[in-house]
Amino acid sequence: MAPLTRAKASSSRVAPILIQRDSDDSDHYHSSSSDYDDEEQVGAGDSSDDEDMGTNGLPTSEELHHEPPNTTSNAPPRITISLKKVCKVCKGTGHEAGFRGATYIDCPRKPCYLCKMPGHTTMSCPHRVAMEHGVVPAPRRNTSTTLDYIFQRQLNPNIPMIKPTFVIPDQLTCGIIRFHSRRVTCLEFHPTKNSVLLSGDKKGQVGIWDYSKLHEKTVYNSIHTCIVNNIKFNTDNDGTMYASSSDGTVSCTDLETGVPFVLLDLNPNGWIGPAAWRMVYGMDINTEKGLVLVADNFGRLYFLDTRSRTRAGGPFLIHKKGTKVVGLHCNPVEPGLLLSCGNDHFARIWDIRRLEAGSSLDNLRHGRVVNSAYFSPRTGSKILTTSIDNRIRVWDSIFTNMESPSREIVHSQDFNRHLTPFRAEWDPKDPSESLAVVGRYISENYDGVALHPIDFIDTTSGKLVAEVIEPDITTISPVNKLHPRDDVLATGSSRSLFIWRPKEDIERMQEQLGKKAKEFIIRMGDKKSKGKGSIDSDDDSDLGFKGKTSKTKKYEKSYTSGKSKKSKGVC
DNA sequence: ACAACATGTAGCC
DNA sequence: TGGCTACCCTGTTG
Repeated sequence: MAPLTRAKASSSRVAPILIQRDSDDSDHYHSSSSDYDDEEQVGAGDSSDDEDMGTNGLPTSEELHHEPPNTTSNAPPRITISLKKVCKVCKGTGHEAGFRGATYIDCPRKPCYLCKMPGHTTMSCPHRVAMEHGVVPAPRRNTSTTLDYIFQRQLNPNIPMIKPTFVIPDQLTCGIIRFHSRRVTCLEFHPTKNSVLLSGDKKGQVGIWDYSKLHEKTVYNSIHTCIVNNIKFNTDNDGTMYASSSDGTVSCTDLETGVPFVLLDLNPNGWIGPAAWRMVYGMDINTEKGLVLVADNFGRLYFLDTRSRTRAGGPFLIHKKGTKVVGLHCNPVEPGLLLSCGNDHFARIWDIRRLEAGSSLDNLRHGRVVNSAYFSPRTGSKILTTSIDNRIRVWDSIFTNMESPSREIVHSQDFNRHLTPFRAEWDPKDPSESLAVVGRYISENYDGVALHPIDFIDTTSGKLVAEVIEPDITTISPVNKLHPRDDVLATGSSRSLFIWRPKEDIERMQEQLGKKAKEFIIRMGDKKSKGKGSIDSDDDSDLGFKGKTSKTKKYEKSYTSGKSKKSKGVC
């Protein structure tokens, strides 16, 4: 690693400030001593004990000390300024956490930022060096009996025993930069119109975009007033979408008019303080029974009737009282089975025909908050969950003992107040129900650019199948959805939307359509064209991307010349 | 290149 | 239980 020097200490200060080399630096945290050798320490050799600087220590990067007046001479009181390296994570000195170039250096005093275990950092984490090692063996792993196998085959005759080759949409084909005015919070493909994507944002806006006709896009901003948590369709009527929001309402909106009908309002009396404000998070539709199932931030589940548009049941307490129910999912084969997950660190399975508090069929314990929990898309017999303890968990069969997951896959997906929570999503087209997509929080240094890939994970092995990146997308992509029929991936990253396809598809399209199939990007309301998270391209330009930064160019060379290469780490 | 800031909530006491 | 408050890889603007 080429050591990068820190920003230079100010050299314009006036006397009587002493500039001294700080010999304290040769402490135990000298893992990369050469990084700091040239650094000038400004200070008076204050003997404050660095080692005692715990997390409660208060030194800032510039410590001002007013020394007691010097009684033995007429010299003015000396002000000493200490510019020691202070770690922004633990406030200790002698080391610093943060980016050095495009590589992030962890605080060595904290547990690993990836796997959360002490004793090493992300850089040396075994789950990072080789992603196939990211699987934590669960106690019951590989303990299936022959009977289990037969049972499984009878119940799941559609699961082929030979795993198909995974199709990875890893090439960016189009996108809308800053389509939303706040970060994207959810995505949903239209159930019948193949190229129509719906998106919700933190502000409450709902976007409708036909990405086959790049400019065909609409934004409705009067459906909700804050975070759109979920968008769903009722397959009986694909002209109508349902949305749940942190404004406490569930809406049913005609896509043509954008006029919403409020199915549920949990705050009928308006704002009466933050403690009483109710929000709707989890939502799914039980087509068989004509129900919209929603859940709030107080642990309760509600049934709404899609025909009469009235409340048809609830509230039922399904998670710890007062905690947020983040997600709901109806089993695709047995719609009476409901999977919920929430902030009480549990995912729970319910029979909605026999619902009462505490009547869950199974309770799946997690290390921390569960962001999402989904039944597998075809047979509904597997479960995939995402938790902010940086683990994706897989239960291989809901018909066996659910006490512990079949696998825990270490994957970076921490909570961050500025980000939409990560959710690992099944590939609905994978007949083996193995492939999942999920954005990655921590970045990787790709030839000098810090990028956050979108990961494709084989949930049967924990192996990282692919990491999808685009040199110009430097923002984190927590929201990802795979198309139910096409080989298309939709991504929500910050305020932008992106569409990816497999390389082979793009080549085929280019052969058939020529120029028309070239990459194109729309930019919304952006005066400047350069900068983080933006893509340098003219609107709808035939030339697609152009005018890239030198960094990008450098990167692109190695990217297009073969498989994605990284300067650090192997995944 | 850098600083300021917006900002929700998880987990603790 | 309610009330605080820390908050490590943000993203945007100036």
